Amino acid sequence: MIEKNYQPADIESRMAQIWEESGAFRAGRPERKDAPTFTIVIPPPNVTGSLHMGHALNNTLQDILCRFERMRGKDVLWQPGTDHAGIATQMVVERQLMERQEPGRRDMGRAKFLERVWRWKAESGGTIVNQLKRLGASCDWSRERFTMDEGLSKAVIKVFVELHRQGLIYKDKRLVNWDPKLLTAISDLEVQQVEVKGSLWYLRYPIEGRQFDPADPKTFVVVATTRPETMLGDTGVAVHPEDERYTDLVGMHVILPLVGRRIPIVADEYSDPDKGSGAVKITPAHDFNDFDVGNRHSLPRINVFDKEGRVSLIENEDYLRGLPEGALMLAEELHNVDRYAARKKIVARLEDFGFVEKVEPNTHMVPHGDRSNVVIEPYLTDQWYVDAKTLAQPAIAAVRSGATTFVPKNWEKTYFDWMENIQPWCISRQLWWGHQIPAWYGPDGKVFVAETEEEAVGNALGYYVEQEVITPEQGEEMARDPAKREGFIVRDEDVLDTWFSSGLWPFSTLGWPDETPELQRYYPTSTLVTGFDIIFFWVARMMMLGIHFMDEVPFSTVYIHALVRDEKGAKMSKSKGNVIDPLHLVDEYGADALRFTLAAMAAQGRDIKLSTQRVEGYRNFATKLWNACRFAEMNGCSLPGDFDPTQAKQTLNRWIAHEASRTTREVSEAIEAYRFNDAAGAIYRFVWNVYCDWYLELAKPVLLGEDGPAKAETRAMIAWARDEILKLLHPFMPFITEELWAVTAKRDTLLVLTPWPRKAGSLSSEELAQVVTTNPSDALIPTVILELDAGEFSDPEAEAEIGWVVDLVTAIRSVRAEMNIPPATLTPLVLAAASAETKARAQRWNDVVKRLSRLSDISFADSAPEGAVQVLVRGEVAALPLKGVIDLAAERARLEKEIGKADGDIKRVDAKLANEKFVANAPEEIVEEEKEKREAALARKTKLQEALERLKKAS
RNA sequence: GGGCACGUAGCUCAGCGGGAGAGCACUACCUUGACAUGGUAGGGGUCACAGGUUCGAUCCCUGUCGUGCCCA
Repeated sequence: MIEKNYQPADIESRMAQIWEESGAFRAGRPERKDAPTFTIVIPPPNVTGSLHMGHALNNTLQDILCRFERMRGKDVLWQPGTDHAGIATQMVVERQLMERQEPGRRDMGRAKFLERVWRWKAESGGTIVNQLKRLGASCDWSRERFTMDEGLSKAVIKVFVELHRQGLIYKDKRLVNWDPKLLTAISDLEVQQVEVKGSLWYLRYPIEGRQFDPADPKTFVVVATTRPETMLGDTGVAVHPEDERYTDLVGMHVILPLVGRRIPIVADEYSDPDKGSGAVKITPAHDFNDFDVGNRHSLPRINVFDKEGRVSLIENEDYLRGLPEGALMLAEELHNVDRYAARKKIVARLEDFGFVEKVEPNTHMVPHGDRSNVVIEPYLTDQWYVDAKTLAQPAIAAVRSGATTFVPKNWEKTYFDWMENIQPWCISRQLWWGHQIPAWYGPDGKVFVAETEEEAVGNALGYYVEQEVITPEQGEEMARDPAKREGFIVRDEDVLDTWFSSGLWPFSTLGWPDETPELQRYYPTSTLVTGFDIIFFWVARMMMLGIHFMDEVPFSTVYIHALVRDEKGAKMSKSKGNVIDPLHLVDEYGADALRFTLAAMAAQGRDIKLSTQRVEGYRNFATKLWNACRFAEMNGCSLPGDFDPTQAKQTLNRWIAHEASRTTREVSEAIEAYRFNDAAGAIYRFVWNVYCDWYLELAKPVLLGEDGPAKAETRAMIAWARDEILKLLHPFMPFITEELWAVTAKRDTLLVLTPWPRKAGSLSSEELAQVVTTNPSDALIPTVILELDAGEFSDPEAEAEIGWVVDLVTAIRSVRAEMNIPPATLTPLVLAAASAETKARAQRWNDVVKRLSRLSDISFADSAPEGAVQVLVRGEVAALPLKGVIDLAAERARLEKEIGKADGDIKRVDAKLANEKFVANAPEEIVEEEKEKREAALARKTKLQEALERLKKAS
């Protein structure tokens, strides 16, 4: 017996275990070895992470696709795993060390620290995986991977070495985004532009050879800057070549205030005559644009900061070169001063000497590190780069040709825009946690890139012997004895950007570089499901690296879903405190309710504003389903093995088969098209508004009546439709459906492996029975089910008849409510001038209509009795003789209003039909439709007027 | 500054060439034998604004205003 109340928590913990033990989520189940594959690689969450709403949405959608395709008989691989998340994880462990007042990372050294991170990973890394399981994610957990696993690391090394060999990875000294807090370079994508209110300083740079006089503009050039402290590293002033104000000055020099350096005035189109003064100071070592200008005019680059963003001038040869002696005083004063403190000091000094013309408030974009949240410093260092431009070309072509498509399509534009303007990808990070770069340096700094240290040593020794740096004998000795070569070559300390390894995810998880059967079978994957925020970070890189190393796109479809926001539409963030924890919702309403909410709200192209009320509503939906199944059980509904819904005799039963079939089609087509909200809406409507509201209600009299073929058939059909519901709903609400599947009948298989509803009637009853009873764990699921489209059973006659019943009941209820007839009052119903068909129907549905409309009796007459309330049902009059009970004036008003409505309709249509152009131009069927509308409205009006006449007689 | 969305019921959102729908909220009634996490009925919208295309525009086009996001 099904319990009265549905308790998600009980079911969910139990069910997760049952699925796990059954191996239902395993890819490559033997009975599906000939089935088509369906593969999704999970966007690997950070090991440090815990489940947030974005994960919940992302994984719910993936799970819907996987469960759907699994039920359709495919060999599904949902590849799970986690990402080592370089900076994030290192920060977490460092913070932990600090909290526990243990020695910091640098104190304990690299090896010890890494050991600590691994230990931390072993203890806490499983959190998010467990949370995904609670959500019901049907990943093949036996195949879980981690980006720093041995196999995946091997792939990373191999990719690095090969790209290097191909010249697509190189080391370069150029400006990078330097994070002065985390002390590492980061990629462009990890930089967030933040609007900051600052100032624009107008500085006077004295022209060489003219006596500086603050009052005489001829003696200086004014440059505008938002970063006055970088003036220490200025090596030029740029003006626009067509800016006539400055034409005479080009080629001359200015003397850098305070510093005394002599720097040229150059003409360059970079400077914007309309901005500031039109002249701009050039600091090639601390600004990306200035770097380019410097290159064009061969200006020196002077780095004036250290790694932590402090001014560094003492022993700074680049800075001191060619400076007059007095300059050192300034250097001493500013040395080791933080860049912002230095700004104040410098501005104060400049003011003292009249070098500041004015200061304007200025709002501008300032780059910040997305992890550290400090201002990023463009910084001149050696880093490793990927030639993204070259790799991007085939990745662009693949989307252009349709080998990979984006859903919704408009994201392709975003992808193209970025890919076509892609910059070299800085992949080295000055961190410890990550894949250490497989590059070794010889004594003279020469780089040896190799897959292993042995190989690098071999190459290096060979090279240095050849260069006669060491003798062949020394070389051999060093090759033999590691102690002898200690320190001769040293490995690059840096690690790779996390996204470098996640970019390989679609094939590294399948065993690449080994030619594994999995790689053969599951690559390329089917669909990638992800948020738009990582199109650049991840999707683009997978496309580039996947195509380069596998010669095939990594996935054929990229489904981009929305962002989950709070109910006011704000982005959820810890600092705003508006984060809704999905696990709290799971605790309170159940995983199924949360999943269904997310699916129902996942309309393409719009963000999700999540409200708990909505979740509560879908929890209620689960309860509704639960009770419908309970009702079926209480009425002894079960499905005989040979039951064929298309052969049902009862109109009501044929009707629900018809509706179920339509719903199957709607749900299937919607999921196929990634219209999750439509799919959820279709099944929701079917369960609640069709199955519960009408089918079960209409079936009650039969169930309460005497045993017989009709009752037997109805019981079977209730069970059949219930099973169809459980199947259709399973991808959305896996827990409750699996539970109900188990408790409503004796089953041979779990719902998770049960075939998706097929076209009703397409299999013989023997075949149907066989499919139903086949145990997928040890037998073949007939491949035929893959060929079948979802339901095409249709019965318009049944639809018309049940439609009439529904309309009649609704009309009576409505008028009763309007006339304030208490529910306890049973009234008679008279069908006036009913057609033979109506009479027959009324007799067939006598019990039901009486019950649902609270009638005492149904009879027929040529015309409605005097003083009766009259309503139109499908063109015929249904009358409730309520003389004395009803308010005649109110009823008269009601009828007049109805007549007015009908009149309005007629007028509207008449106007249309009178328009010659409409009749001439509109499609024939539309004109026909309009004519029919007019007929119907006219008939309605006539009947209503008759009704009104009769009412008047009574009063 | 460039790009992409979005302005539809009180709220959250579907719809998209032929006089507009859902959920929640609201109002009234109902402890009717699955379900009060329920049932029945009801109110509520010049589909942001202005032009244009069309026989016909909430839907297509242009512009305006407003909101959000991405990139400089």
